[in-house]
Amino acid sequence: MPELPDVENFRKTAQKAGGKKIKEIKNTGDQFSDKEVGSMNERLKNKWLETTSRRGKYLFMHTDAGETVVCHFGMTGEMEYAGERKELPRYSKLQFVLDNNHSLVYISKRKLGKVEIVDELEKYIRENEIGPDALDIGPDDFTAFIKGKNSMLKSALMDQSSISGIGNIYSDEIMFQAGLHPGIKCSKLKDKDIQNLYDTMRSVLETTIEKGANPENFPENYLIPRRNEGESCPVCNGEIKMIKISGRGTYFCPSCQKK
DNA sequence: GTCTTTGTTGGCAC
DNA sequence: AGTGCCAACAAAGA
Repeated sequence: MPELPDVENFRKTAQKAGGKKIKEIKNTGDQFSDKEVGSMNERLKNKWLETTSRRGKYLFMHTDAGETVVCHFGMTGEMEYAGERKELPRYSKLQFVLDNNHSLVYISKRKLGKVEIVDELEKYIRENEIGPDALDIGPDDFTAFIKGKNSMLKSALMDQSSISGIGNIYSDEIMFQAGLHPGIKCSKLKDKDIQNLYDTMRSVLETTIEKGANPENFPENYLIPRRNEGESCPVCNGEIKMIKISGRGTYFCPSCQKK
């Protein structure tokens, strides 16, 4: 689930804790050792959470003392804001208890995500090769990036070090809306295709963020709610096909998306 | 049992 | 050296 629009949603959730003090971090699952959570507490206890930001699929929570809590959600992570409840959601791994006794809960079903505390965020971004956010990159940089790729279009869109935030699901939607075949070589795209792709990328991301990253609320002509083999294309009613591209299931409409 | 899954990484091939 | 591609990771659901 967590690609750019989902993480943007989590960021808004985390922002509810803005202006609150961290009372304590509780180890509520089996992902982190007590030692790890202990050192998180050493760093963060009694610090104030101020702003939040996001780059690609990474969520950053900034404290008043200049630390950044970096959250990545892997394939199945979530962030939830909980009131004074007794019961934690299933698979919750960390609970940031705030001074109003509400809490921010980091949830991860498959333990593939990470939470760490970082002093120099710029350095962290460099070391982890988190490319410019897909909503921040300008049209000229985007064009240069696509032209510089020898891979298939789908792999390029998912290359987090060049442009961050787009994963398997949303790349399918962007290519569907742009009418481009996922397996086309980037080098074969014309300037006008690339401009169209850029505009489409922005519009898909902005639209899905606005819809709370919930496929049920996506526009009629979106692929994501029908992203299964054999379903019918929301535009031409043709059959949706699945192919593998760099090992990932890729869904597309062969008649709307031609090479 | 088997197979698939939204992300990232390490290693292999070119 | 740089790129591109895929298996592996963990765990659950179909």
